[in-house]
Amino acid sequence: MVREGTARQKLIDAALAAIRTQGFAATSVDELCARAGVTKGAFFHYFASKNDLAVAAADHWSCMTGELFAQAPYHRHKDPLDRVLGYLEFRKSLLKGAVPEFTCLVGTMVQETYETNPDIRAACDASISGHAATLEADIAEAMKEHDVKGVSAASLALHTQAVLQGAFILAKAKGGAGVAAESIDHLRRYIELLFQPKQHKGRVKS
Amino acid sequence: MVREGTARQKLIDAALAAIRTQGFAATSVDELCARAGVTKGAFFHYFASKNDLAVAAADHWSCMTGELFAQAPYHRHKDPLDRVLGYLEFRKSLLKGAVPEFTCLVGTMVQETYETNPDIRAACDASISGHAATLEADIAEAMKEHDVKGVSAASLALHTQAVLQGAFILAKAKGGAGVAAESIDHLRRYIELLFQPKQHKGRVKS
DNA sequence: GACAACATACCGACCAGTTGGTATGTGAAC
DNA sequence: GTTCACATACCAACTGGTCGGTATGTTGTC
Repeated sequence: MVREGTARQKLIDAALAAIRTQGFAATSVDELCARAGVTKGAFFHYFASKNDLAVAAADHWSCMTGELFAQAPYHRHKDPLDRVLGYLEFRKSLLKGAVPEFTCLVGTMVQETYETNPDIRAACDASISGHAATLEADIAEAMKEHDVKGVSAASLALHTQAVLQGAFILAKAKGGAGVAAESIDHLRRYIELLFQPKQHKGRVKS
Repeated sequence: MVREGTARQKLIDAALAAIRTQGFAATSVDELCARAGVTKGAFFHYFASKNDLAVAAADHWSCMTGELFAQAPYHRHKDPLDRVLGYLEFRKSLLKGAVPEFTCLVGTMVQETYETNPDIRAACDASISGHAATLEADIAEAMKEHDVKGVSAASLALHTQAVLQGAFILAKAKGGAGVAAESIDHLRRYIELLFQPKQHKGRVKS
């Protein structure tokens, strides 16, 4: 029985927690090792550098969230619009616990590294854009069904991620999930208005 | 009164540029001094600590942006809704140049410091919330005029900031302003739909 | 000559990364 | 079926450099 890389996984888990609470630059390799209960030798056995760990953490994040959303209940709806709205409700339901527990790893990391570390930036972009892509099909289908034009599904999918990332920033600034939930409500309202049955616009006001 | 704190202002200017490109933790006091062309003695003459500089930078940011938006042309519109939409167009017009030049200082800083430095977090919150408050009156007035109910002006004002902050994150991840502009377009569309003349709301399944 | 506005020199702590090891497992030659 | 060559999975101690911060000048102004 090999010990098979338990240290690696412990280091990545420690990185997720530390980076989400204090950011990437403020997290030292020593602290990560202490949190994971391994030595520095183990760290550099598995990761070529601190940056390398960040990329691995982003990739792991993509896998984790990918599974979480793939197994989420909102996919069961037959109506694609219900799946999109269900996605938003699911995101809202995730706003539990302390702020570092529901905020986004890659959204945090990309802010600190986008100009100075192309690899980390690319890994974060892949995570965000990849997740948006899983929404795009449902949005496109809903658009077709509801005859929505003048908006691209890809753009709307990315916009949902922008709202979520921005909601996290406000949650961090205000120290609670409340604002974030309200922003998701606004996003939901936007999508509902966008997909509402066609009406003649420009009617007189009441 | 000749020199009158030129070093202080140079340090703050250097901090704005450095923190917006690489974040707060990754910016060292030495680097700031080098950028500003002053010595460390000057730094600690004006700021008690690195954290103190961050708070001063956030406050300066609030003043700077406060003036910028106070003098912006969108206030001239008579219709409050036009002022709100004008604000969004103004924000879009600001998306010029490299990413660090149009992204938000306090949005970047709060991500790294919200859990570990209450003073910086508070200064960033004050900056964001204070700016949102300047929008709130116009939104409230527009809501009254257009008979919009079920949404609070304060919440919608904060949502605009969430969208902008999120748009900046996507811009950083993707390395360009394009996504950010599209997110602002979505926000504009949301507000237009929200304020459009009353029609029967509520989605009907096709 | 007092004071603000800096500059110079330096400190201990901590940083990312390196070195040289040990304990354990694996495949294949003989 | 034992031995040997090599690989994997770690660990402890260390290095050169950087960190935020301080102690002590120097200089121009009133």
